[in-house]
Amino acid sequence: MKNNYKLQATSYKLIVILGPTASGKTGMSIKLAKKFNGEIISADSRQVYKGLDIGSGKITKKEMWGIPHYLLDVANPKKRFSVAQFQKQAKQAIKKIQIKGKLPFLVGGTGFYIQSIVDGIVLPEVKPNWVLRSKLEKKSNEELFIMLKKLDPRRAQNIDSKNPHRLLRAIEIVLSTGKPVPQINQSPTSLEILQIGIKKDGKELAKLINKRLAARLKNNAMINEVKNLHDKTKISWKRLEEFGLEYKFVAQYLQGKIDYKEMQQKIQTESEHFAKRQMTWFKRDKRIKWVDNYKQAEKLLRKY
RNA sequence: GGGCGUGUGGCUGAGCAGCAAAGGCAACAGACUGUAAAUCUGUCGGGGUUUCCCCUUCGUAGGUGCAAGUCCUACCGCGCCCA
Repeated sequence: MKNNYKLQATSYKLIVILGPTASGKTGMSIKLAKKFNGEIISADSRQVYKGLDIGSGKITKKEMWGIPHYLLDVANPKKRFSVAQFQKQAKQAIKKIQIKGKLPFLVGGTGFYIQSIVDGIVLPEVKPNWVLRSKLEKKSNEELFIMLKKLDPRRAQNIDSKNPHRLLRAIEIVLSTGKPVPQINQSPTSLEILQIGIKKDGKELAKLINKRLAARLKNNAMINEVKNLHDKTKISWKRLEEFGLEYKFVAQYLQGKIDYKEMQQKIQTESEHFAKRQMTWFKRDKRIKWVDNYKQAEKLLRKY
């Protein structure tokens, strides 16, 4: 029995390819997947939405080279997609790929999504309660914090008391379940995971972001995408702005809130900020093996 | 040439007698329990024995005051108006 379990544990593998925005994850993952008989699961919180293509840097059919991709276009952009949904669907996708006898590659830059799989965190089964949220949104951080302290002292201890999002969510969970927020409970997966990070320094990344932005802006491609999302798909400006970065600033530009140049600058600097935040997240995870190029990644995978 | 206005930290911009000088941006670091491209935090003139002390700063040079980005004078730069 024990032996059997062990056998199982070592036989299921998962490769994670991660890195900051514009670091070249897509290109590398395709090459690796082809080489090692893999299929790809996207771990990107924007690419899950239908219609968010150019601005989210979604891979095209042609670029896929026949490698199946999962978790792309699985959500309606009018609705919110969450980590929990991601976790569920990604797990299913991993299983599917394993059954086919192929190697699953989890590829993306959304740290929280990746963590939900890699650490198998258990998320409390509480859906957002928008009525409650709109009520609580009127309260100050201090009031929310005091409220949470009464409801769940343990969670109040380690929560960021100045972050309304987190406070709200914690209160929502307690009120809905009638129980404290569960501990972060990392149920170890039976997966044997290799995490590969693409290393790029800030300057290089800024250049790559700049180049990519120019390409997306060419022939008004990205502007038209956002325009269509608003005019044809009927997505509100507010919702488009919520998507952040390219969607946020192109939407603002189309509304006449900012001019073209300002739009470009904002996308550039905000993307650089975003890349930094991603790195702050990834740096915490000491299991990640950082590589400079494809060759190094291939070598790592060979050994593995 | 005359009149009015303006010059503040990397940028922007408040302050108009008690200031190492609000806010914003940028920069740097960090957090992360179902919105995560989101949300949030800290540092940000220099140095130290760092809940406190010292030094150097608000165009330049003088002056008044216990005390001056803050008031006065002159000069320099910039802006607008009149000639």
